[in-house]
Amino acid sequence: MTFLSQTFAQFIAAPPIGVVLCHEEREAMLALSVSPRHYRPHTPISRQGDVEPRVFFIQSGWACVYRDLPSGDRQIIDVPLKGDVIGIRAALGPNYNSLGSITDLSVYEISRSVLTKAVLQMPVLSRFFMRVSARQYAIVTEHLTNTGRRNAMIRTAHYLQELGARLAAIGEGNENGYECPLTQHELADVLGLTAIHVNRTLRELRENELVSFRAGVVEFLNRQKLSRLTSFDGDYLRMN
Amino acid sequence: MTFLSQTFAQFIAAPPIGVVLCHEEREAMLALSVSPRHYRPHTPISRQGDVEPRVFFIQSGWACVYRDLPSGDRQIIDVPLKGDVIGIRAALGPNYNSLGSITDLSVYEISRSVLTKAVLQMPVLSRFFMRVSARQYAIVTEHLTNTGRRNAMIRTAHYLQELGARLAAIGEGNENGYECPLTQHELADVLGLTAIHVNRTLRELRENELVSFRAGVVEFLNRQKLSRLTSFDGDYLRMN
DNA sequence: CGCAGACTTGAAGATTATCAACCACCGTGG
DNA sequence: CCACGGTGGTTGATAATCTTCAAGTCTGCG
Repeated sequence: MTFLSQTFAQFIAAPPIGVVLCHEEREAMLALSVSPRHYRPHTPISRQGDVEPRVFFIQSGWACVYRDLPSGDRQIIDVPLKGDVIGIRAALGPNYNSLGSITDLSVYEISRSVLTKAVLQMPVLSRFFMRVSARQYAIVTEHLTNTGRRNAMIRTAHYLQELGARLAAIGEGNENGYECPLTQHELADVLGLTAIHVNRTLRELRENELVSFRAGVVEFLNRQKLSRLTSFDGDYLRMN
Repeated sequence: MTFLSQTFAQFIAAPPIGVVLCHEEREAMLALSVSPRHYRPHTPISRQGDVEPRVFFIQSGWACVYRDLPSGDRQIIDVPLKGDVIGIRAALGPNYNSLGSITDLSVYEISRSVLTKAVLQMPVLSRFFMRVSARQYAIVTEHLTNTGRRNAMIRTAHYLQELGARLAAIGEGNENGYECPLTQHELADVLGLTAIHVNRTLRELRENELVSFRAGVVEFLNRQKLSRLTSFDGDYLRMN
């Protein structure tokens, strides 16, 4: 467990994107008893309706929080990345979303009971979780306005920019783009579109020299033009 | 202030929908210094980007949290009702959403500084806010899957059911329906549709003997048929 | 080689938006 | 009291957006 905590310490040192930890908060986090786990790509981790929910800190890899509909469709709510925390809310009540891995996924897992006790004993922790929670709310809010009020092209471009900004914040990708393991079908489930329409939309974005997403890599072809189109503003991703 | 606290005490006694307060939490809440305010219908209360955010507890009336787009469109994120809490997250960082009243609106207002101090001193409070936060996340999540993966008819019906369930939980409306002050245009901004299309969709719902929304009142014409259509499940609105 | 999964393209159809009227109601001011 | 304007609601015709169906390509891998 010492070794594990050691790794967790390293994780904490590189704070979850945008959510900066103060000294006290870091200390409190380190007192938590966590267990590391690994999941293969495309494995379900928990399903909506599950009891005994847990909280996950992503150490590496891409995950995916989604909701299944009786029609067979699904809506992806968020794609958490390294440093993101999953299931804070589920730890307080029933779990309404499903969780799965997209790539190979390494996480630190904390049980609900450990967490709730810890929060009550260490008030600073609550501040941390509230901040994480705030960021997540801002993200879904943006996805909602994305699907509600932007057409396929702007919507897709906006989301690719969001991913870029989130990855940049954790030191992945570069000025020109990033690697993205999402399939077009998964992207469609994020954006509330058809995989086929996503395909066409991506082609259009490419032909218009805005963004290109091919063979698992997203390339920004003209960031200025792109930002003019989407009016993307990554502020909602940062919390301080 | 004694008198005001008194009123707030009554408010706390009738706990925010679905979020049940335990004795400790109630006590902690009462220790907060709150100020009551009133807003006329359709007045902006705070705009996205505002500093010095506050937290609001709705005492009566309908409010509306939304996001404005450069295109002139807007997306309504949520329509908080009596007992709902607004701005918990904004109190922790920048404010990304705008807030306005829809009807006459009475609220209790708490400043950011008072709140953050209170949470650190009274850990139970954080549990309360986390629970409120969890419910709100569940609600946006549902709105996201609503706009992302359900067509106009199911989407509209589903939302009218959500409003019904939320109102029922605070003792408003009855078996057959409820009063709804939203205009078709506002409803459109909630659902990510055009006002015109909302109009047509409402007519269709009426003609199919499912729900009727006319002259400010929503009437459920056939709840069974409606639930078969939407597969609405109000569990996401409850937290315990 | 052959198969499976992801991606691509075309043609046709459904859903939703846009444009342009028009109606009904309500509060205001002459 | 009535004319007036404004807002919210309603309807039709037309256009854009997105989905569905159907078929095909490409690639990695047993």
